[in-house]
Amino acid sequence: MSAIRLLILGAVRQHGRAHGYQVRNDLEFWGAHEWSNAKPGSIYHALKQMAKQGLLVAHEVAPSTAGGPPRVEYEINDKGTEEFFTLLREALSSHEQKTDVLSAGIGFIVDLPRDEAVALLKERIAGLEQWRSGVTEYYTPEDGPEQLGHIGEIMNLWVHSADRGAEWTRGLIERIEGGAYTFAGEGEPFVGVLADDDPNPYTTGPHPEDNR
Amino acid sequence: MSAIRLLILGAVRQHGRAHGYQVRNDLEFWGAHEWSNAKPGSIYHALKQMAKQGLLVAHEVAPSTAGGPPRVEYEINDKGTEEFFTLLREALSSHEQKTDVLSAGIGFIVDLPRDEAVALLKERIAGLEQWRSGVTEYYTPEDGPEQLGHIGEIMNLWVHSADRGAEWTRGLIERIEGGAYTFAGEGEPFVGVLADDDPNPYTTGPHPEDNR
DNA sequence: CAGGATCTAGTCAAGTTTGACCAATGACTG
DNA sequence: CAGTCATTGGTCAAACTTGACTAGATCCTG
Repeated sequence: MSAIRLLILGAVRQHGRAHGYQVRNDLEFWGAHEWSNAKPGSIYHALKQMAKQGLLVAHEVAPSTAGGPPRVEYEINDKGTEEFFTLLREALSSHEQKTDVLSAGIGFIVDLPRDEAVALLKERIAGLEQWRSGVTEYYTPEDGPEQLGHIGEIMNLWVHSADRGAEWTRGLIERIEGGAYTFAGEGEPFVGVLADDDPNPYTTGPHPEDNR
Repeated sequence: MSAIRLLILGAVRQHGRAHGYQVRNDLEFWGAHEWSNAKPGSIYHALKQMAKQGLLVAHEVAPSTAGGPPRVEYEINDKGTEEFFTLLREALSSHEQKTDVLSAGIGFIVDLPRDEAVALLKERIAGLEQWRSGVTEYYTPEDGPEQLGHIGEIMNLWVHSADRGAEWTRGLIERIEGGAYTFAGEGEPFVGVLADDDPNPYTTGPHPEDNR
């Protein structure tokens, strides 16, 4: 699973209908270009692909300013919405995800009911713990850990990452259970996109060095 | 930078000369199929590509067992070796890497002199710290952190990951400075590949559930 | 008000990754 | 000893990603 589809479906969903450049701007607004592979090519490709697969409906739109390139607006439909929630739930609950997927999931976590969000995160922790015990057991040589040499450091790194990931997830659960943020069905949702006619505040701003 | 080239160059380098299937087995032996995208297609593609680019020399080999498919052996040359060390140094020193790249770097860290390994890891920590201060400063809204809503959790996650990554790296540095493992120029190197005629001990063994 | 920079909106070729598939050989099993 | 299954060694199409490029409109600046 890649993060880009979740991000794009989420972006289109918040607008109801959007063209590629709007999606691009939203992702940049969320900082997604720093922690995911959200580049123009990927975004436009994913939009086309998902339209082809019936998750989005493409509308050709007459260029607003005469002479500009032909634009395509994408509208999310029921199938797309369903896919969005499937991806979202998987992003949050599965430990077999890279950080970019989890990040995207966090970005849309408030689109779920609070209870479900917590349940999914707990599932994630359970998965991490199970993976940890499986992996440590399987890769611990019988004749002492030194048989692995420095290769053992790789496993050490992954186990460490899993432990810290679980730790962080527990913290998040606590904050959510403590009442933080506004979830689905709890009133005015958090506004996470730029208004359709806003100028993009992040173009060519002073950036921290780009990282991932 | 993707981990696969580093992994493959490293594998070929330890054999001097190897064909695709041997590389595949080494990577599996190292557990790389669990934490990187080392799948047959990627491996064979990367081998061909690097041969095309002059990092490896391809030798067509008569099938050992008559009738088998034609095999290609790849031999690493000076350019490939240089590339290997370039990638290795970057994998270890740059914080802008996914965990699979770092893992691959750790896997070959003993191919460097001990001093250099430590220096590269320290560079990594410095980068992480600088990134952290840049990012927290840039994404901290003036009107209080609550302006970000749950989106702030994404940054929180990344900062947390960076902190834990630095912590782990410090631990590794300590172990290395404490004399662990055998580095380049320190005598008999750690044997990290399967002997050319060994049976593959990892085919169809009981695996922990596959993860990444 | 000319000229450059930026914004809007997107395309494209080349490279990479995925997952399924293929065929010969050897090993096991009833 | 036929059938099945695993191993060896790899190919391929389709999907995805990357990075560079395009082109008109608009803003800014001297």
